[in-house]
Amino acid sequence: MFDFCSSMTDEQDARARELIERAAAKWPLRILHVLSDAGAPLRFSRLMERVEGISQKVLTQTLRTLERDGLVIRTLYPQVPPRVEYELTPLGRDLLMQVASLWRWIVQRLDDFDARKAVKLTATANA
Amino acid sequence: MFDFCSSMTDEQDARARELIERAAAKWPLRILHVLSDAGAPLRFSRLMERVEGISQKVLTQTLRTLERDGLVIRTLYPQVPPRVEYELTPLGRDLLMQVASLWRWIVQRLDDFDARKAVKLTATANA
DNA sequence: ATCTATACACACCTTGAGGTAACTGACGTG
DNA sequence: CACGTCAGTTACCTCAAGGTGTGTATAGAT
Repeated sequence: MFDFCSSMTDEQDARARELIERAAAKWPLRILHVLSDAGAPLRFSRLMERVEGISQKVLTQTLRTLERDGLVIRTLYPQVPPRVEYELTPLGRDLLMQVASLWRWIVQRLDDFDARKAVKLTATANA
Repeated sequence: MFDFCSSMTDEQDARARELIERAAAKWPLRILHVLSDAGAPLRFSRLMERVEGISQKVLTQTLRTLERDGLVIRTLYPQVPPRVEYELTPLGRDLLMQVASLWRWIVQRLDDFDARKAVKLTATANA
């Protein structure tokens, strides 16, 4: 239909899709959202509090992935007890702005979604 | 940071997030993409061919979900053997256009992602 | 009578994501 | 010396997503 792929190699297309899949998944999306709302670096324990329902293990895992994807920066302050802060990278912030516009678009049409159309049954003689 | 939530109730926010999570997941995203590229209604078996690697079970499941979310229309032609066609709804097309712009944005900055920043270790005296 | 085509449904099994709970290391404090 | 703190790590378990393989209805073609 409209042009999804022009000047995208298959590989670029696949990589971008994977990034979307990863970043738009449940925990990554929540974490990015929280980091964005905070507007300042957050410690691990603060993140645990604000990302409701996440377990310690999954939080670390997800943060590592977000770090590898270049969306989050982890800063370790060598103190005792240790102190670690997480914040969005500029790329992470930019990405989130894109996602936010999609988000708002959806909120505006929320009534159109979940419209539960009945099964369209086309009465046809035969073919 | 920037404004994610203004004039979003918590419930709207949650519903929109779920929609993003569902639509941006692996199989839904591929299916929507294929339907969009086709530009015309596709039969079940054509979808199976074009959505590489999907199983029949998951294809039906996912299509049902997309239908409930109002993104896809299922049309049954009562013939023998049966014929069923799937196509995007206008809402589905519009949503995909939004996603596509995000997609293109990502492709453009693909080099920035996966930049594998080293661990930022801040030498600090103590606090 | 058998075979084919289509769009599933159903039963069964595997795999991986994610939860829980316990443990660690290094240091300051009582 | 024992204890608390913080940011994890590790082992173990659960559950749901997803794969596989088979069954089904119907009518036309051979």
